[in-house]
Amino acid sequence: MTLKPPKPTFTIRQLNQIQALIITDPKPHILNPLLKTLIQSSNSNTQNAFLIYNQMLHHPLAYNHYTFTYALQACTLTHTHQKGLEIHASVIKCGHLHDLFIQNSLIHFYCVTRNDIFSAHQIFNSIIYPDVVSWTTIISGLSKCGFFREAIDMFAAMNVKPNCNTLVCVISACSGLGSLKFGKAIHGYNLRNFHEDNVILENAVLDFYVRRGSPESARHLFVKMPKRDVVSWTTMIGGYVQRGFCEEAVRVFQEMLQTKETEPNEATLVNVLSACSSISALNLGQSVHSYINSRNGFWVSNLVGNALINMYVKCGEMGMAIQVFNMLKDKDIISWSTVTSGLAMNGYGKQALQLFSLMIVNWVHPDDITFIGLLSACSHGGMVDQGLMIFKAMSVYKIVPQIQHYACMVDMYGRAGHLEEAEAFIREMPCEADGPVWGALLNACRIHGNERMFEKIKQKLIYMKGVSAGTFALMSNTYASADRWEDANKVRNDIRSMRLKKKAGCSWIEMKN
DNA sequence: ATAGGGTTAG
Repeated sequence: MTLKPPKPTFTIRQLNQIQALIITDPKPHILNPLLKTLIQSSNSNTQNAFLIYNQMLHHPLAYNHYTFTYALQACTLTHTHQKGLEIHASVIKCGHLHDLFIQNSLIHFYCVTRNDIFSAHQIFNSIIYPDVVSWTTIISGLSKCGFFREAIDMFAAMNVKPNCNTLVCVISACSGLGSLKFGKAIHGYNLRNFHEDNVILENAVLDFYVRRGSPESARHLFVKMPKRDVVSWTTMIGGYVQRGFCEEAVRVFQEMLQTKETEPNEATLVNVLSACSSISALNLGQSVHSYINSRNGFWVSNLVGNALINMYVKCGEMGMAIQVFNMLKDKDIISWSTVTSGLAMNGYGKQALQLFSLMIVNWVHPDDITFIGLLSACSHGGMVDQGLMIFKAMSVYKIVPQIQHYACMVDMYGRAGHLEEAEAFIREMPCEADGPVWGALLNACRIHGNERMFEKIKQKLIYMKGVSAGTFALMSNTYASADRWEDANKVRNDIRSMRLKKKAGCSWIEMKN
């Protein structure tokens, strides 16, 4: 990655000096900035920051209301939920809960560490005169938690003048909601009320148009932006990928390299690699890989490394995928799972299971998606016994099988020709079978020429509730069987986005209570 | 000396 500026480090001696100050010369206006520097220096200093904070709290002269905002910032930056709750309690105990800066810090803390919009909202409601930061923070929190509509409603309810930051949050809520009407209204508001260039706000607007508007409107905005930075370019590329304009995304990336306006960063590379994966463009993917290698001092993070692995997997180049995998210093669960399912997809079922053993030996804990890869390895490799064993092993890792796992099992039985077992498996499932599950069985009927069962299930599906989701999934499976991975992935993405929407809707009811 | 903002993998 691009070289980051060196962050200040603290020696043990300096830490001791701060600790001595707390006792000998407890002045908050000296100690607080030291605490701030410690927090903002690096994540590895967080424990030291909390140590200093604890000691300051034990000396009534050493801290004041500023101290809590710094401590809360440390929790937010490092996602330290428990410590934040403790700080919240201390704030109450010390009688500082009505400090607006602390309240705003708390709103942000609850949104970021646990997506706890409920607690955040409680704090917000306790503020008598919320300022523009309070409003912006709660709007941002709602939007980040998927309550796009509520974020926009909050914006409409504001009784103080919004600023650029507020607009950034609400326009990103419009992107999330997919409301062209609201988004354009916010864009118009922006043009009428803010005249100075703010590249962050421009990028948020750009993101809205590239994801929700026409590609031309996004392109138009992009071209006439007074200032473009790496995020502007990445937004274009990422947005085009999401919309399925993968060739266009790669073109923008090449344009970025040619114009040399800014250097791509990690996010840019992840997005362009994702474009290459979607269209199985091996040559383009390799050229991105070469570009990465050509950047001296570029440290290949897991994010980029995994994106590379995924690209090679989707292009069927398992050799290269494994080569990148071996290069990664700290392989994470995604690295392992990507290669595992890659092996499965490319017909190396046995090797996928071997890799799983290696993963366990390396103390990497499998998750639900790992098991989807493993089960599909068994189903494509005709390894029914192993598949059953893997399925049972899920409980060892405390993973409750989801509908996708059941679909894999049905697919496994079905492909192996055990149609009766597959049907029995569906009957004994603890949850209702959905489209992909029936689709797997239908597919099996087709492979093994069991027309009687095929017709029976087809009739059943027609009368099923939620046919649209089922039909989608069925299409996904049919595509997959015809080796049209591209279309299958696309349909699967549609399902994924449908599911996300549904989730947000459910939570909204919870919040009202 | 305190709070909020845009792009990131299976």
